[in-house]
Amino acid sequence: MPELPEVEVVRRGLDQWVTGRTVASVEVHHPRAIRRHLEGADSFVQALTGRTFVAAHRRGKYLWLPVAEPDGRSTGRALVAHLGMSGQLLVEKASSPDETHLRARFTFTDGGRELRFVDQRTFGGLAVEDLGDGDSVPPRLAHIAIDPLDEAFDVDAFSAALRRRRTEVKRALLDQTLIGGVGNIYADEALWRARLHGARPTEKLARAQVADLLEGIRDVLGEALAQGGTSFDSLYVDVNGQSGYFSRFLAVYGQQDRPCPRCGTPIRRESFMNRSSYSCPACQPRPRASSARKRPA
DNA sequence: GAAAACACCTGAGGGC
DNA sequence: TGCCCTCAGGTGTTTT
Repeated sequence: MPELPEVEVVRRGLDQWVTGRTVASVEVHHPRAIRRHLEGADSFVQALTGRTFVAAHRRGKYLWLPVAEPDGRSTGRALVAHLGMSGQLLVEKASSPDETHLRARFTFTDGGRELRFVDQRTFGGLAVEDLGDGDSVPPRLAHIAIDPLDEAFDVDAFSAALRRRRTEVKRALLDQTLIGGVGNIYADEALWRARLHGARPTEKLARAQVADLLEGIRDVLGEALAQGGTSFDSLYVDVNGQSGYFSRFLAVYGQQDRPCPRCGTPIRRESFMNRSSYSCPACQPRPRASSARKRPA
């Protein structure tokens, strides 16, 4: 499942393989893949055909590729992409057989490798959107918080915002308006590193605990990025179809009943927001009922 | 306004 | 072999 490190790996691949190339043709194979492009498939195709991708940017788990006119003038628009749970942006030879879940294809005027959007579960999608003032972040992505690997990330503001919340700490980590790019896998890993249970109430976290948590987030994201991201199956790959290696280093996620790398206690799995949370019962004790957040009936 | 719940979606895997 | 159910989970919308 693509989270920040995986999306950043894809962004780097796009920057290497796609930036500077001019689109010759666009094919949309599944309408749901461009459901966020409200003007429809014809508009999507027209907005990109003959235009040149000039960069590859990322905020949180979103990617966007600004496009320019043939004479180099900015169109003020960008191809915005989100990989969802199973999306892949692949750079492949035209002779490569189509993937089963191929949703869109871009060919280029240089006749080189084409760009394909493949998505099994169709949670991801593509759209052409206006850029913000000064060709900055597309307005639809403006609510996504800067991620903790960004130099502009404001530690004090994050700490204050986290402690202002009235929710559980894991819910807060998954809130992309608070901190960008963290998903279920890295939230569990960061909480384990900070020795915090995900149900701990945010407003009762000590300043030092927030600092430990942020350090855990930064460390785990940075290490995952260095390993090329996490891969549990074939659903996450870079633009060349290669899987990451970070899954070999996961301490708790998907490790139910295996020993905690720190203390040896079997890792537990708990249901959380219709998905799974993994933690160490010894290193990350559940908060006492008196200090846990009261949940609505 | 904030927080929580829910819908969306497909394929793998397990049980029968 | 085939059917049914559960599970995976990020995001936008709806509900509380």
